[in-house]
Amino acid sequence: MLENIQELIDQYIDLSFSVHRKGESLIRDQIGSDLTNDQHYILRYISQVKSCTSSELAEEFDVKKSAITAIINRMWEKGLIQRTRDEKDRRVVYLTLTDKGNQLYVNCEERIYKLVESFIKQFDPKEIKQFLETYEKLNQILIESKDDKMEE
Amino acid sequence: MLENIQELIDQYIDLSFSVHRKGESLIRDQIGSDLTNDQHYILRYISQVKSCTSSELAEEFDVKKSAITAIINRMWEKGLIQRTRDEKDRRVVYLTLTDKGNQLYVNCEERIYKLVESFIKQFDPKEIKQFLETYEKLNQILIESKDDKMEE
DNA sequence: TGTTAATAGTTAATGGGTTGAACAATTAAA
DNA sequence: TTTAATTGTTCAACCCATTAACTATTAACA
Repeated sequence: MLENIQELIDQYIDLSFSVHRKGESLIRDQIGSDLTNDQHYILRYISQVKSCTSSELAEEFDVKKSAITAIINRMWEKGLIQRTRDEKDRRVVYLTLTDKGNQLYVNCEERIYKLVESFIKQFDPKEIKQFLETYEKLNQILIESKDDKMEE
Repeated sequence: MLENIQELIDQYIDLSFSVHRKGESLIRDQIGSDLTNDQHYILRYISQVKSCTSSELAEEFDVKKSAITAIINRMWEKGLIQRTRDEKDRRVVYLTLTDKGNQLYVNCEERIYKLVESFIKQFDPKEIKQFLETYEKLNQILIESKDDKMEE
């Protein structure tokens, strides 16, 4: 029984790495060459919330603000993102998608959606639903574990 | 019903990114500061197969050989990896762990094992087993999808 | 056998992501 | 009003990835 658990743990470590690598490279191919994965996730986030700040992105993606600045700069140079200073609190800068950014996002998302759909459809809906439930639970455990560490 | 599937797809895309980020940063903290995730995965791979080549690593990790050279160089500078030329075919270089490399690996693996164990133990063994089965199936789908793309 | 092709690995240039520390501008708190 | 804290940026230093050109070596084959 103990050996069984050890096997599961090893299997999980191997799988999580493999799935991540394979999935990421497939999505990279789908997106096309002009957008990195990180840039796409930021595009996705801003599209969902419409408007946000650098600090919010740093919090959401769990990186330092200077990392966000670098990514946003590159996307701004490509004309995908707009920066607007808050008139009341002139420290904050709101980030929104330009028309070009939004258009690119919709285009990418469509292709990714079809790709992921082709994967998901190979499963019994019940199985994938159970899978996602466990996945979500795991995500919560990771978040809590990270919060615990922060408090030390 | 169609909406249901769309929800699952969105949920999967969000979750896979979130779990990956959280998990990776937690493991990074566990490993300690002197080893990146990529370096750890290479340490892990070499430890398992005892001896391998750059080409094998490039194949396994799905990157170009020059990327491997760069990583191995850094690990070699830290005294973790040994390079040995094949006497018969003098083009190939065998990579093995030094004592220091092996010691570091065992140390890291122990801490990561405990961390992942603490996660896994929060699940019903049946649930985690079912989860890993689906995960493995997904991994196979990704691998096949990648192979199909290669043939084009 | 001797030329050509394939293979293993490296180097260099370029681009992208990350951190940490220092900094300016602005706002909040005392 | 002086002092904190906050928002975001810049810079130097790493790490990882790709492409292209290159060396060295081995395999193929005519």
